[in-house]
Amino acid sequence: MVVSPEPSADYLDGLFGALADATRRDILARVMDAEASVSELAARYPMSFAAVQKHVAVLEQAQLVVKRRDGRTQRVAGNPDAVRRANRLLQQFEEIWRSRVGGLDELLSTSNQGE
Amino acid sequence: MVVSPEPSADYLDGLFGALADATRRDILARVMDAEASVSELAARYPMSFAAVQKHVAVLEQAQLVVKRRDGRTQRVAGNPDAVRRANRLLQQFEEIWRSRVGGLDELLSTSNQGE
DNA sequence: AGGACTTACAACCATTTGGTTGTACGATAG
DNA sequence: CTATCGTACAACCAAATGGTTGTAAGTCCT
Repeated sequence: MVVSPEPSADYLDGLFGALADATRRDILARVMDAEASVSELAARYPMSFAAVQKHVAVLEQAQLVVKRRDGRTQRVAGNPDAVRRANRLLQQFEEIWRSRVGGLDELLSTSNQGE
Repeated sequence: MVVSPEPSADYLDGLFGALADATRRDILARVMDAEASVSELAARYPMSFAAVQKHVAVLEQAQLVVKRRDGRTQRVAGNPDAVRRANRLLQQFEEIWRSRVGGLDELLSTSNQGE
């Protein structure tokens, strides 16, 4: 019996993959603090506009960030729910550690990789 | 003023990168529950021994896992501290969200990407 | 209408990643 | 001593990633 409906493996791949880049973590922190347009963000990093645009797209795909069109600009805002979801998965690893019951196999339909 | 000495960008890249793969998350969950040898782990996944070995190496590099030689086998054990560190970073993103002070720039020496 | 600004997206390139097979080597069992 | 088991590691390959430049299109201003 699975206690909570776990996010899919693909979703988690995207989530942690998105967090596995310093530029993207920085962008995420910025837009969690306050919305910003893509060009405002791009101005802060030593790379092309298109590169930053791609990073934002990765964050958006991972649902860590939401885009909202506002006239000719695109406002990027952080999505705390996705952060919380990532957090919860890590807490589950700690849970597993603390309980250490053995016979994990049923529980592991969770971070399932065999489907 | 930075509250806690933040892990380096490279370390975090490795940490989240290691978590961005379903097989590795599964391995991590297993060894958090109970130690296992590399070959015991390899037996559970539909891929070569060498592939699993590489996944374990990635987890080890990220310090999510520790290897300990025992005779001819190699015992792999989970490291809850690394999980906790990842957890803390995510909690900081939520902190940023909750406070939303603006003028984040100083705080962002943290997930720094420009060094 | 025309020009500047913001975004989107395609094409391309180098590097990394995730997998394979094959070889080698130390530790254990006969 | 020899065979086998568990591990390590190199070489190789295809696909994904992170970057680039260039082109096009929508929006705002005059």
